[in-house]
Amino acid sequence: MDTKQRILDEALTLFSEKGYANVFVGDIAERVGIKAPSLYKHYKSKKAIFDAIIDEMNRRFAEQAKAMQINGTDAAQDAGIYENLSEDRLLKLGREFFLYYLHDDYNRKIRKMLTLEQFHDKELAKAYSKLYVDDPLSYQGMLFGYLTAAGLLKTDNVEIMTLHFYAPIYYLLTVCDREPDREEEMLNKLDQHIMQFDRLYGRTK
Amino acid sequence: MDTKQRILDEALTLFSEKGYANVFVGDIAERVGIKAPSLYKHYKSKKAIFDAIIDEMNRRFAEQAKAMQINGTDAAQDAGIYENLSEDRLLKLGREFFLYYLHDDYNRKIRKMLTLEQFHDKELAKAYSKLYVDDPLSYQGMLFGYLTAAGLLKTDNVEIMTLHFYAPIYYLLTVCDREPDREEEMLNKLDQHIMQFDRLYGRTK
DNA sequence: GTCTATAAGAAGATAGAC
DNA sequence: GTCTATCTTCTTATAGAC
Repeated sequence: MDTKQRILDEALTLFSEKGYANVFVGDIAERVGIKAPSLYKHYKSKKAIFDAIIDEMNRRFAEQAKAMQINGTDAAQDAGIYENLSEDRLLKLGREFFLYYLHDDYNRKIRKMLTLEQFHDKELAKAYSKLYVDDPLSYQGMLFGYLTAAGLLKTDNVEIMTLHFYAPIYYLLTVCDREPDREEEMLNKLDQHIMQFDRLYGRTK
Repeated sequence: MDTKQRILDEALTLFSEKGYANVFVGDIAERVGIKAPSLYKHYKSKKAIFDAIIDEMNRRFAEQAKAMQINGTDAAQDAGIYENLSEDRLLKLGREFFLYYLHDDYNRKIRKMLTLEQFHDKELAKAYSKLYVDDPLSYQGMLFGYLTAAGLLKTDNVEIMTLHFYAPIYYLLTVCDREPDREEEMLNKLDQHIMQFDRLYGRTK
């Protein structure tokens, strides 16, 4: 595999665990299997590696956002979500979503890295808020808007209903990032959260 | 004011903004108005300063937790919360609580510092979870348990109701920590959250 | 307890051979 | 593109005078 990309991968792993300042160029090089000076043939500085990670992140997530906008409603329709939103189905969807974001290496590392660097500058703060606040609330809000219009959910404030769904999930996710041992405990809470959400906002019960 | 304490205060300020590794002993000293070597007469190392901050934090919050256990229900009773839980009152309480934790210097700095150091070791991870997950859910859960028993709230799962109340609030708080410019936007969402929560779980409407 | 001077070492980055 | 050797700067920490 391409060394230039491997450097980004190993750097992301280290940055997500220790934070930018606690990772040394030599650490990254060692993981890649080269010496530190060789790394400077690929990137002109440590900062340039970090910037490249952020660039790739923006590219990847922009692509994903585009795909979701295109497929969002269609996919939901294909999945029959507008006709069949049973509690069992909702639980399964919630768990799948949760476990994907929790365990997917790329998502987990980016999330942890941004957590550690979010106060470093405004760009990073904005990136964090976009990824974990504005975009998911906007996307979920759109989906819940359709579900409400279709009579499967009931509320006069879709935006807050979306917050009520998403904030606890994200909160439980951050506990797992911090203390992986508590994953089972949080999965249990996740199930209860979704069941309760369904009872509060679901119309077809 | 006592230099030893001033060192802790200035160090906390810097750690909460830049993270431990990005703060140099000289920075702390400069803020205190002394030179770096003088600082070593008060603390034997940079790490010792950090540890002292954590120790003080544990001491302070343990004290506070004790006071809340003693006063929790009594204070609620004195405030007439069991008889009069109007939406207006709930909104006011929510905002007060939110703005206190958002703007109180000590709480804000500790929260941001732990956010930046939470993955550094297990002790810090546990401290974070205790302060911002387990303790508040436990305390609020107790209060909501009483309110439910008193017939002011309705649910068959107090624990999840508490999560539904607290997680969105904490989530909005973290947005403000990251992007102070969005405080007004988040306060607006906070109000809507509390109103919706009241409509979902309140019994007396 | 504060200072100046300085040691000791770490970390980012470059030079130049291969 | 990778290496060894090295430079430079930064950072923690100590020594010792006042």
